[in-house]
Amino acid sequence: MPELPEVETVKRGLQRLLPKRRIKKVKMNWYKSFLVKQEELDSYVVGSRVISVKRRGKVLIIELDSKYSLLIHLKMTGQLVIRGEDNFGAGHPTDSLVGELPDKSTRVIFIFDDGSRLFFNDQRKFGWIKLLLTTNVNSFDFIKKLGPEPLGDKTTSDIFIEQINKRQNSGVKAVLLDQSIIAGIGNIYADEALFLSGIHPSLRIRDISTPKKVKLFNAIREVLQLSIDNGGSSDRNYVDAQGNKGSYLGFAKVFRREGLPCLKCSRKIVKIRVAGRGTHICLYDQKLPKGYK
DNA sequence: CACTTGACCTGTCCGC
DNA sequence: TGCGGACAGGTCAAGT
Repeated sequence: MPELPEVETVKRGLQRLLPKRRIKKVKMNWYKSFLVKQEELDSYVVGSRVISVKRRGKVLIIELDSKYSLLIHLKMTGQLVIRGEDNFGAGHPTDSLVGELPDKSTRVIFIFDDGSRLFFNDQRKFGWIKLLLTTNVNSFDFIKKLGPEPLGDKTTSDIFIEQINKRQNSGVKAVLLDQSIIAGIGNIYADEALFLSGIHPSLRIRDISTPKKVKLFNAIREVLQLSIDNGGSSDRNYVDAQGNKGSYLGFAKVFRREGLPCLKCSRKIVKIRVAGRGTHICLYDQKLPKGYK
């Protein structure tokens, strides 16, 4: 489930804790999570220091002082959790979802020179780590294809509308999930933003008025920011860099609220399937025009 | 071009 | 208690 707010939360934790630490050793429990040649690992990862941690869409970028960067995608069940002798002064997390590490879902361990460790856990093994020359990060296919950052200063409603207008014939939820249109939105925040703006997820882009599109853009920014402020959403697996859960789902208006009353009209939230995904909506506040499709 | 399905994986939950 | 199946969701590739 890590979407933009979850990845951003992890990024902030890593950026606070990792810079200047030197990687002493990398332990692979599942090689497919980090496809890298031993020579590259030895030359560009082991022995290098972390300069900074950034995020682009749902991807984390850890820049090393070896001219290389580690790119990490958590996909659905990835976690990046730091542990050390003193846990970097963070204390022992009380509401941690993860216990002793490593555990059975630990795929890769980065061991630092001060004895602290960064665990890449990934129950379903979909996540990946890549090693790239820092100068090549932006031309890496996955990064290159990403659309604008929804919370970026330069991303105005005009730019958002220009982007989604490229998919006139597609349902709006499918468009929001398309990372090349706008980066970072996943299933949770697509549902939340569409509810806030009162748009049915199957409505085609061409059938949405410009004011509604502006409203949708503002709703996207609102839910993403609210979630970041609350440390993201912990549905099943997600934890931050210290193993703590996020609390956004306590604020969610539709996601995982099927059967519960809509917060606008108190009718029941229903779960349907749109664009192949479980989708939570209020049928009364997110109507399709009569005879639509 | 747009949409659906399957693949990649593991764990949980539900019904029998 | 066990077992099969549906489901969870990010992305890509292949098929319709």
